[in-house]
Amino acid sequence: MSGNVKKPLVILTGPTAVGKTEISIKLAKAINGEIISADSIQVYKHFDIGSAKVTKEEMDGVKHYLIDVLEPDEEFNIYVFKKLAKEAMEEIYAKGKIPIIAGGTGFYIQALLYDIEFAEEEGDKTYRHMLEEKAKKEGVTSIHNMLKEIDPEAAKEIHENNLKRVIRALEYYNETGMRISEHNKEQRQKESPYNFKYYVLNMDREKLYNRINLRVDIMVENGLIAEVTKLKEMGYGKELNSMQGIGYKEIRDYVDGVYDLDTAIETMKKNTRNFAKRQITWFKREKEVIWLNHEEFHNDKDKILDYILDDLHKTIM
RNA sequence: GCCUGGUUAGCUCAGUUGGUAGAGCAGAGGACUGAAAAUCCUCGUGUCUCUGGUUCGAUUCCGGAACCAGGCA
Repeated sequence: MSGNVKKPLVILTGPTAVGKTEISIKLAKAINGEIISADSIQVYKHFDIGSAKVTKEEMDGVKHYLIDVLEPDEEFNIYVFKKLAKEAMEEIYAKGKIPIIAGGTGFYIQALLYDIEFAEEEGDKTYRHMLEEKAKKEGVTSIHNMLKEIDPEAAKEIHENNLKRVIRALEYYNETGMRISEHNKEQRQKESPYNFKYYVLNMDREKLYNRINLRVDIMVENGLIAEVTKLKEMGYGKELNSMQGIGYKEIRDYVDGVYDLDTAIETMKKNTRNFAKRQITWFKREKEVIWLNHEEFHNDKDKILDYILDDLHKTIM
């Protein structure tokens, strides 16, 4: 591996509804690139309207990876994402093209960008279920105390109410015999093996929220309810990870009669807004990020694209 | 026109036996290394509608006004 030149990688991301899709496709055409989606819901077939999935027409001939590759009840997680995304990258490099990571899941982007390691897991969930039971019966403190015993460092970092993460830390130790806090510390030191550019699109908060609200209304007009109803009829339950997606869980509750349509729509808008905020928080703490605010480009997407192209030519291309 | 109830944080409301006030939601900030569109943490000063009066002191009691509900004419 020594002496290898780092390969180019372009990341184009930002909060939901900023308008990543359009720019990513134009960018791909301009630099002879192909797109890898970093999106935890668009991977699923039949999740189209609610996930704002790119349509074939929008793709305009640009190849997209990691879209429509899983059935709704298949498990998707960071390990699977990274594996599939790396395969896609190999394929793209083999063609002499440039991979563009587009999508809003910062965690996935990070894993790929810094090549964070995840060992293949055995898929045995009995230990996890045992911990979940224990937490339910004896309270979250009981398992947080278990973590204190084996990995005090992690116990200090993870709040006891954050059940998912407490359980994962215990599970990690159970599977590997190592402390997750040490693994994390190690992985955090990593430098990216790529010659990359990490662009984050953004816009005024209020404007973004208005766009989100509007987009939700459009999704409903475009048949989101029918899409969710169809998923229910196909037998997919609300416990599935895929069904936890924003829009799907709220509309599903409406379809099941948990609450009325107005409440479902308002909740969906609120959850989307909260999500966008969390995404922004994530990107803020990522180093080496280039923020592209719509306002600074007079709300002209082509100007943003021109800026990116110019920047890429000056740096990694 | 009369009667009753209301007017407190962006919204819905609680409360102060008179010592200038607090919840939920919304919102803001943050964390995140195998559920991540998930999960979790932190953050509440606002002419207590206005105006007189009583009082050492009124958002709280009394009078008046304005506005909003509902009822009676």
